Amino acid sequence: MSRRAGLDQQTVIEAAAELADRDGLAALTLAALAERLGVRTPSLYNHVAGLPGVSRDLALLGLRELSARLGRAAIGKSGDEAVLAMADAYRSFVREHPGVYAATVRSPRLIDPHDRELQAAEAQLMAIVLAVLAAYGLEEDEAVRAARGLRSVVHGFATLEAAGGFAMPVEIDASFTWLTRVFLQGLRRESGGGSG
Amino acid sequence: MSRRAGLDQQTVIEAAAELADRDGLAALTLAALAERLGVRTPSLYNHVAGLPGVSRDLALLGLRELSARLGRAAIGKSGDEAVLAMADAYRSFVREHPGVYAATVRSPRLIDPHDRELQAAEAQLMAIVLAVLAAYGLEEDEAVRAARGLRSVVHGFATLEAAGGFAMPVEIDASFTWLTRVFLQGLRRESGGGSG
DNA sequence: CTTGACAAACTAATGATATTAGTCTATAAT
DNA sequence: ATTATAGACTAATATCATTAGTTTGTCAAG
Repeated sequence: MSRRAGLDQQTVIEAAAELADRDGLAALTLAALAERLGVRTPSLYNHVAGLPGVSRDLALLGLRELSARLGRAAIGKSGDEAVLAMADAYRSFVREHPGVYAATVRSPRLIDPHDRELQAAEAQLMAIVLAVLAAYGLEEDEAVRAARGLRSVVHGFATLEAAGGFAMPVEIDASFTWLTRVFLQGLRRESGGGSG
Repeated sequence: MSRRAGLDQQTVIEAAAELADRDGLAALTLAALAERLGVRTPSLYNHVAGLPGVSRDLALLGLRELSARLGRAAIGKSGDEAVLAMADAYRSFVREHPGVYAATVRSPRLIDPHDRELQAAEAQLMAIVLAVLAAYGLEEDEAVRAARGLRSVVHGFATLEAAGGFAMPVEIDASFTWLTRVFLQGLRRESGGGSG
């Protein structure tokens, strides 16, 4: 199955994920990755398409893992409970895998908007969120708006947190829960009868 | 004041800002910057502390400009009107200056947590937001929570938008206004009598 | 068991980049 | 005019990504 030193794409990407999470995505280099894996830099090209390829593969890994976690978090729950659980799971993922998460947000779509696998992974993520929001009986446009809003809230909080943006160390968890609840209140109001 | 080819720190940073906004912060190199300014790369070291220095200076520039815009947007307004105007101004800044904004969020604080000027600029920004939120009569902890929440909402939406995260091109402006209003509703509810 | 094909490692080479050290010179102050 | 210096320069080094071409395990067929 594997020859020589037994290196394949998955092994390479997993090592890249660890480095990116530990040192930051910007600090991820093929040189560091190769050293970590005990090979010379050019050998990596047998498994990944250079540094951009690693970035793309990390994005795909991250989107899939995120989908899996959100799906798991929402199982057996509905309504506010499901949304809160998803929000927590999303934030946890960003905290545990800041480098991989950064790759999912970064430009790979802008570089190649026609990447099928990436598109599919994003659609999958969106589908999970919309499925949970379905409980609120929103119309289609409202649901899209709500999904964007929820993602903005959670993404915004988690990335500011990861960047060290909340200087005061007090009650960060409570701030997050509060914000998510505020969002849910607005959602309930909307489903009752939209206002502007 | 300026000798030779008339290059000073401000000129260098302004050129860096243009490049970062046009091509992305990640694509900003000293080589490109030097070419743009008509000098050799090492000459830049007379004005900035290498690439990390440029990044830091961009962050400072961005924080100050953001403060100025938010302050201007809120002048003569109060309550919801002021918050909505600030949110719009924040989002506009991210759209117009994605590279500079990215620098303000990025890790420079993590690299040097004791940078006085950066700290001061961040405090200034926070002060403006808290001043606008003062109209809601929140307690101190509530106000901090609200400021974090507002920033998360606006930052999250704006950065996802900048990253091309909203695939469907429909009514992005409306989505943003809706989300901001949802936040404000939650805020009003809180000031009436906190819930969890 | 031998052998041939191939995947996966390697070396070598190139070009871009950041950074430091040291030089040269136009300009500003004396 | 003279001189000190800021601000430009050249030269040199180190790191990195990437490509081209070579070598060598390993697997499978004979």
